[in-house]
Amino acid sequence: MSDSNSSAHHLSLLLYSSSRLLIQQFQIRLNELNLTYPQYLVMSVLWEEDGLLVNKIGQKLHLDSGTLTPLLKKLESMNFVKRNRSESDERTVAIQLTYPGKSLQVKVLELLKPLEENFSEIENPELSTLNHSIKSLLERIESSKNRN
Amino acid sequence: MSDSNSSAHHLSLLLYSSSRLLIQQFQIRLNELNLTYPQYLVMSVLWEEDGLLVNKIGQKLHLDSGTLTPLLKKLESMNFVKRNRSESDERTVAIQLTYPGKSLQVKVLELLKPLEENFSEIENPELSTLNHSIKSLLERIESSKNRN
DNA sequence: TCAATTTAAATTGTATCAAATCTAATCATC
DNA sequence: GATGATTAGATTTGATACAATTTAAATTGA
Repeated sequence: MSDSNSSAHHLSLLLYSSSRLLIQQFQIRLNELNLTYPQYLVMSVLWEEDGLLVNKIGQKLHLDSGTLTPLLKKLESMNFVKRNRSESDERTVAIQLTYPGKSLQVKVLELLKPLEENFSEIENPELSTLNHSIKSLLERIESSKNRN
Repeated sequence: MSDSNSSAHHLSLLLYSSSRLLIQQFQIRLNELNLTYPQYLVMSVLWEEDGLLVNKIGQKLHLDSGTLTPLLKKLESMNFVKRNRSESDERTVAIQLTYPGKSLQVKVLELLKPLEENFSEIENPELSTLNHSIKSLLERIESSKNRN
């Protein structure tokens, strides 16, 4: 399978494997707060900018309402967010952090510190090259999506 | 979230997003054969080496029996593989390709050709750097797993 | 205006994933 | 050779992913 015609196959397998393994490392630590990795991602997005529409969260994480609606309901049941249908446009739902939701950020950062420290061992140039390459790959995939 | 202390967060999000997007590109094409991406991966592993134990497939794809058992039963119901409990060690199950399972390879390769051709546009050095970086990242994660 | 289209979420159904537990078989070692 | 530990798969459970459909609201254009 290392033909000249399997670069995409090879890369997809590497991305598939490495993302799941890295997410597992996050998950192990997040378990202490009963948070899943996707829930943590949504909270991270909201810590950056509170009050986002479901739509907007989906764009940032490349997830649709089929995934987000139940996840956000779960976060609401855990009292980390509130879901409010906007008055100006009744189709949309804005997600607001609650006080416990805001407070969670410090705990999560503390919890994930060891993981981040492990990563700081990797030489910074290498890491930023990797980030850059994956980001440009991601853009490439997205733009090719629109062509098909 | 672009602090000095969020490299792992940032990288995990990139891997999470890009892997799902790339897999979607595969999935779109695989739909024609009613194959899912994980099913395709398992078939790929078997096309490389037939008769592997469930265990061995799991090692290659970083998946456990909780994922593989139902997936392999599905592939068996589609008549692409046969699951045989080994006589020498009754705990293990060897997975054999059927004739339709072997024949499927050519169809899949043909189906995925356009995707592979898209990828060949990316400069080869860049792609091989990316592959190499992710692979070393993957090894890093795996070795750190054993330390924790 | 108002019917047709578009949009945002929610819902439904199928297929993963992974942790935890269970069962049966094998191994180790005395 | 009995027995405690280990191993391979299977099963169970909870939480995603995502395509497809539905519903309600907003927008558009003749």
